[in-house]
Amino acid sequence: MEQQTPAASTGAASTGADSVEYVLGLLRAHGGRVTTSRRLLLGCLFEGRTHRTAEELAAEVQASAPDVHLSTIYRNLDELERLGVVVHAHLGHGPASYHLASETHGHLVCESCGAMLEAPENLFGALAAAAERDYGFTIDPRHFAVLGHCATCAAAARN
Amino acid sequence: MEQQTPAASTGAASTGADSVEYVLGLLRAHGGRVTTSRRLLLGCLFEGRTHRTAEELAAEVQASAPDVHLSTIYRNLDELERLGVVVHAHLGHGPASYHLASETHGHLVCESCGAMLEAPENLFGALAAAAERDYGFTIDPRHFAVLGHCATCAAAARN
DNA sequence: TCCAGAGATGCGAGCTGGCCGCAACAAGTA
DNA sequence: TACTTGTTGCGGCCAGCTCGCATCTCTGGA
Repeated sequence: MEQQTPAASTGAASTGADSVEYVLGLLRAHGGRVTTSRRLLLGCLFEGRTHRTAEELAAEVQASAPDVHLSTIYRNLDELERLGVVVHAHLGHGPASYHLASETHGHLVCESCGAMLEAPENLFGALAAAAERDYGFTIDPRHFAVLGHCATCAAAARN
Repeated sequence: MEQQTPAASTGAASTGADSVEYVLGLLRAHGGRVTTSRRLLLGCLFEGRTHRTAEELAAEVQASAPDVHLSTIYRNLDELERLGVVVHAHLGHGPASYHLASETHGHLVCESCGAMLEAPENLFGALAAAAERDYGFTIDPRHFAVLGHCATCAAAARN
C-alpha cells in the first residue's frame, strides 16, 4: 500500500490533489475507504463545470449509480472538505456551490440577474492588505461571494 | 396628512430615516398602516444592538406584545427593507442579521471564533475600484460578510 | 482466501430559517 | 359610524442540510 500514495500527514488545503486516484489515496491514508460513490463523486468534481450544488452533483453521480443517496453526497463532500480537496462557497441565497480547492478564486455575483464572475484572488489583494493592516484580520475572499451589480444591470439601472 | 410626512415618492436607500415616527410616516405615505407591531419593531431597531436576527427581534417585540407572531416580524422587516429603512446581511452560516440602512457597513467575520468586525465602507474602496475597472462590476460589500481569521485566531493557528 | 471490525451507506426522520394562504381583525377614510 | 383594505395570527409548507440507526462493504491481517 505504499505505491504512489500521497504524503499521508498533510491533508492541507494546498495538496496537489490533481486526480481522482490521488485523492482516493489521500482518503485511504487518513483511514478512509475507497467506495463507488466516492470514486464517482470525485470523477464528477474533476471534470465538468466548476460550480455545482450538492443536489447537482448527486444527480450526476446517480446517472451512473442511482442508489447513491443525497446524504451520502453531503457526507462525502464534507469529508473531502476536511481533507482540503474541495471547498464550498455561497454565491447568494440558495444552496452552496462546491468545487475543487485547487480551482480557488473569489466570486462576484450580480444581485439583479444572478450572473457570476470568477475573480482571481489578486483582485482582493488591496482589501486583504487593508484588513490586515487595520484589523489584523486575514481575509478568505472565497467563501462568500461579493454581491453587487454587473455591468449590464448597472447600466440598465442608470437609465 | 401632509404634516411633516417624508417625501413620499423616494423610499430609497438613503432616506434620512432617523426616528420611529419618521419611518411610520414613510409607511403611511406608501399606503401602509401604523400598527403596534410595527411601532414596537421599529423601536427595537432604533435602540439596542445593531445586528439582530428576525428571531431575536421577535423576542424583543414579544416582551411588550407577546402575541406578535414571528411571521409578522418577517413580513414587517421585508416591508421596511423594501422602503430602504432596514437591510439584512449574512454574517456566515445561520440566520440573517437585520439593521438600519443608515448604519451601513461591511462585515469581517472570523471563521474560527465567529467574532464580527464592522468595517467602514472605505475599506472596500480598492476592491470596488478594481472590480469596476476589470469587470465593470459595482460591488455592494455589505450584503455578505467577508470571512477570514481574526488576529487572535490567526496567531493561534500559526503556533 | 477468508474473516473481523471499522468505516460507509441508504433511508427516513428531524431541524432551522423562512415563506405563504387564509380567515379574522383593525387602521384610516368618507 | 360604516366601510374598505392593509395587517395579523396561525398553521402548514418548503428548501437545504444533518443525524441516528441498521445494514452493508472495504481492507488489513491471519
